[in-house]
Amino acid sequence: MSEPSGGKSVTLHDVAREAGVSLITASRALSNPGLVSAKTIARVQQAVETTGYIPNLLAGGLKSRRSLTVAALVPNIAVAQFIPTVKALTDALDAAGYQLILGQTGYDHAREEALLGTMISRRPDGIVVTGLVHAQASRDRLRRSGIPVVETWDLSDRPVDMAVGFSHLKVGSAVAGYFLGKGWRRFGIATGDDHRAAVRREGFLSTLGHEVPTVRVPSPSSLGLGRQALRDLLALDPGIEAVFCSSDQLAQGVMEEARARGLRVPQDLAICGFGDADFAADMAPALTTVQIDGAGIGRLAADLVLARCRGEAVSAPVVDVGFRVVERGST
Amino acid sequence: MSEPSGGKSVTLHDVAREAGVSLITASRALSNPGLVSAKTIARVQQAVETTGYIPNLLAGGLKSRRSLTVAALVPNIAVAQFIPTVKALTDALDAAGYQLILGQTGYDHAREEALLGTMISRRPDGIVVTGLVHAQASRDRLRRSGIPVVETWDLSDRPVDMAVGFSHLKVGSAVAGYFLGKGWRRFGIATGDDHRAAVRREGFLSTLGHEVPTVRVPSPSSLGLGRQALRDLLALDPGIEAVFCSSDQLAQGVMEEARARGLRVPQDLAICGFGDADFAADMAPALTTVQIDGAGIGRLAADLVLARCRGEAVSAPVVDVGFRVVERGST
DNA sequence: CTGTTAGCGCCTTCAA
DNA sequence: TTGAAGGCGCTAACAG
Repeated sequence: MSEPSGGKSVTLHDVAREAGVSLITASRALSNPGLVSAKTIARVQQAVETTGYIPNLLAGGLKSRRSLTVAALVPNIAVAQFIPTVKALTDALDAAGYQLILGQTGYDHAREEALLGTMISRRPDGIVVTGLVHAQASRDRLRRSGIPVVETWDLSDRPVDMAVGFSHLKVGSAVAGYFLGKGWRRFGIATGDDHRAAVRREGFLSTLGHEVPTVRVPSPSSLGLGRQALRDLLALDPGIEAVFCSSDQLAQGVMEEARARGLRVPQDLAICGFGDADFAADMAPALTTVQIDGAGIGRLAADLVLARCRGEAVSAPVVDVGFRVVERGST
Repeated sequence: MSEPSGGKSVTLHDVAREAGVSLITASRALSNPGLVSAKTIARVQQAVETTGYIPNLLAGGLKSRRSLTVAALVPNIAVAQFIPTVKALTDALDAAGYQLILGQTGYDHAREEALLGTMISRRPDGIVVTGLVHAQASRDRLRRSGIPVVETWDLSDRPVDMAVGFSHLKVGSAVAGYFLGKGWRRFGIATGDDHRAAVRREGFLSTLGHEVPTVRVPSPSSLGLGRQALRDLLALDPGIEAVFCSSDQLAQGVMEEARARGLRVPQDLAICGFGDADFAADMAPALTTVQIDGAGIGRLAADLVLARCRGEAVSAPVVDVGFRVVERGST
């Protein structure tokens, strides 16, 4: 308990000396015990205890070229949407001995490019990005780095490397189709200002065949922004029958504002969100929304990266996890 | 654009050769340009361009003993409470060239201890943990590692190293005092099953002087769990006048359930949350809650770690960021 | 301002 | 089963 705390930190060299074996034998006893006799292993482990040795993964990684880290880039960790993905990714990686290095791009290409450089300089064994990498320079750099890359929450014909996501265009189409099937004809859109939400809107409009009153709010969206969005939408068209929101947080705000104005949901105003957040099913009325398996995306991304790390061939580098319009009381 | 992608990766050695300077001069041109002539810097930068060099921070860190990483341990990234802290921490560190390595302890001491070992083996320049480190073995190990440590979201007389937080006991007391001041006498508590929420409950009870019907729900708490909690609380005591919730998510659920039962808030049931989530002020009625500056905690933690990294003496290693009971419509 | 010399702590390759 | 040598890519420390 009173180890030499002030001096230099304990290295494998100290452990080897304490155990009376060579450096490399100590190394093998810890990281490749199959090659070492049981007695020696015991001695080395004893030496680890008495010296308080903690291995230095940086040093090991320099030679072995495995850092046991994976970089994850999200636009903004405060966007609730991506939390289940980050959590599942972290959990799956941790179970395999890998840790996650987190970076935020702020929905900005220049920032993303700079951050990718920083991340590559840490030599992660994999890079998981939210959304597709659009800047060509970044795509080239990633490819040249040789690091396995998974683009998530979107799909592409030509991913940088691998992809796990779904079609935002189809999501928009599906919601429009669902609304039309219910007999509604006057719509509004409340949307965050990010690229993928814009694509969902495009899908919605293309199925509809015409423009729709739209209110844009900054990311991350919130209940308060949803309330404001409905106020603005009703100012644009007081006769709106149904609103498509780019997040469940916005949808919750729209519902709150509708309630405050004495509008009945769904009779006077129908609402559809996106994401199936943890609160969506328990609202009153429960929120109709587009369910995305965010945790599944994280797990799959981890699986792909880990498979590459083990040198396995990945048979399906692009995975469509799909989505589902979940009908509940708000429509 | 058609660099040697298959072969070995480009090292500083290649850059130096390309630029016609020695290895160390190339190194300095990039990381310490003040010591190198402008002409040489330009030549080296040109060589970086043509070779597509990306530095290897692991190798540099081995010698310089700075990994430019900080480890952050949270119980669970899905607990909304901590997101602003993680975000602010990430942003502040990024601005200083540091990246964050994320780990989840799952509110479990054994898991925390194992994770701390893993993190220390990555030689981060700082470790930020959520809550206090309780296991003595972990505390000892952290101290011996010599790595700057900041415990957050709580306070202690004897932190491992540094701390940024507030007193959960005082929070509970303050809410009880506030409730009593409003003239209410019959209370309920809806709480997550984590240690700090339990301490807030203790503070509440000690100011009150007697027990109170309590419903515990698993973490992370949610709107759905809040609805269930109110059902259970009213089963324990149908005459409850005010409920103290351990999170705003729970409080939102309690409010939703109250509304569903035709209880008026606050006339029939008053509600106080904890955390001042982004939706709290925009609910109808707006939610009375305990405001914590989560982003401020993250920024301060980053400041403390970075100060230590620069070798500066930290004059106030324990910072109480306090809290504020924000009165809104729900009480 | 630039270069030479030694490693950082560990792991891979070869030999015993 | 164990050991000795060498090097991963880079940077402190000292010279020039």
